[in-house]
Amino acid sequence: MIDLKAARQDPETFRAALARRGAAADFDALLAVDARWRSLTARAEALRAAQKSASKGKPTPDEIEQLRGLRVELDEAQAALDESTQERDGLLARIPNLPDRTAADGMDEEDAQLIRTWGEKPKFGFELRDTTEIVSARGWIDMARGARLSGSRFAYRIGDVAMSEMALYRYVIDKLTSRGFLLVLPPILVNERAMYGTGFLPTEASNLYHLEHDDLYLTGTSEVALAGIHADERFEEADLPAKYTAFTTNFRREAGAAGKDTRGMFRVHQFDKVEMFVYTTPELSRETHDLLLSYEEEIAQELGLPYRVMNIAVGDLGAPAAKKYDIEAWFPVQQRYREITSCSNTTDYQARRLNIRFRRDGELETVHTLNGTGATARALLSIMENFQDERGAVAIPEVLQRFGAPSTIGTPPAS
RNA sequence: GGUGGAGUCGCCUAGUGGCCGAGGGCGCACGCCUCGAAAGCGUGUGAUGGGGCAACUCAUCCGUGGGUUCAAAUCCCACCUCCACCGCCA
Repeated sequence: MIDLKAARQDPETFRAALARRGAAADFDALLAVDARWRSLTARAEALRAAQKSASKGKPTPDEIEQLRGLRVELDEAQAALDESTQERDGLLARIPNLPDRTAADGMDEEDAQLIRTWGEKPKFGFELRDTTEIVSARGWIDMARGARLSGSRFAYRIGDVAMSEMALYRYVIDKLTSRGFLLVLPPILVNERAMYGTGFLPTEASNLYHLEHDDLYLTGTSEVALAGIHADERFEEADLPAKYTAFTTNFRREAGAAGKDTRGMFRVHQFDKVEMFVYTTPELSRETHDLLLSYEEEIAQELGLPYRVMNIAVGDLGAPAAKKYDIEAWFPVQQRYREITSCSNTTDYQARRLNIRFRRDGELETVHTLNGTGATARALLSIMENFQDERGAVAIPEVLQRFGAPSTIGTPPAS
């Protein structure tokens, strides 16, 4: 959530920043509700102070009668305050993070700003195969069986494909742990507070799988668990930055994506991911964001994938993000760049909600948190599209072979 | 799934309805003492929110959420976590 105290002191700055992402009206409503909340707070606290001083020691029966009257008044004031608090917190939960001044202007995907491109798009003298058509006895992607088992948007990855995917994850985990990231295998079922704390609730509720029976949510990213791992905790300044990487299976309902990316496993309800997550001081969060981006680029480069880096428009950001970079790899079958990784600076938005702070010179300050994709199967999909030959075989990058991937996926169809 | 016990200010602990507006010890900080230190002695010691330029001040916080009462760490209910035992499963 935003820093309400700071927002009261400098409402113009906050309003202008939030207006960039279309949240000015909610912000105005928040300020109005907050003013009312403060006056109700003053009233309730004054009554409580009166009651407290009057009920010191053992009161006489007469005094008890008076105290009963005071109690009624206090209950009324408290009820009004509670209602106002709920209204304020509801608004506060909906208001997104202040965008970074360098985040791109605009309201949607098309407004993303191109930062740079890397690599050459390959040229082919034959008809390209879709990733689901790259098949051999030793491995393939199977959407039809996935649908029979679980419905649409569920994939089986089999044999060489599965092995290559695991190699990708292991390769990225190795790289990150050698750069000081601590590997975590976290829970993927979490409570409501963890979802609110990371900003997926209330705004992303329709994209979450919710187990009503147990009131738990399936996480769509291990960002939730890696942010929650330090909820209500205090870092010492010397402990920062604290860098984590996690590997989990992730679940997304993809509500609102009907008809989008229906072919293959580009957009599925269940997918695996290596995640990066960093806790840092406010001064270091911008450069840490660039650092996460550099790791993502390094991975794309070592895989040999042509890509471009996009600065996502403020209106297209998730609520907690102040700024986000996407790396989009070239997908020659689709003839376009598609997101394979993404990293966000959520500044103090999640840390404020999750109450994660650090001690510096005896004072407590809110930490900044950042997250980024290490790798998902989307990188493998780009590999399968870019590195196929006319026989339908895919050359797997050498770097993945070092982690157990075969040298090729797919074999020429028996002719 | 069942039964019993526990959860208090960084740590340990006192606390059975108003003197708890939470006591003591340890730790920590500062001071005294000392050539210096230890010991000893003294003072202080959290978080959140409201008000105030500020010194400061008011409110809240005894696992969490409700309830009873003029008044709750204390009584009642539910839940969470930990420990022990029983059952079931692996």
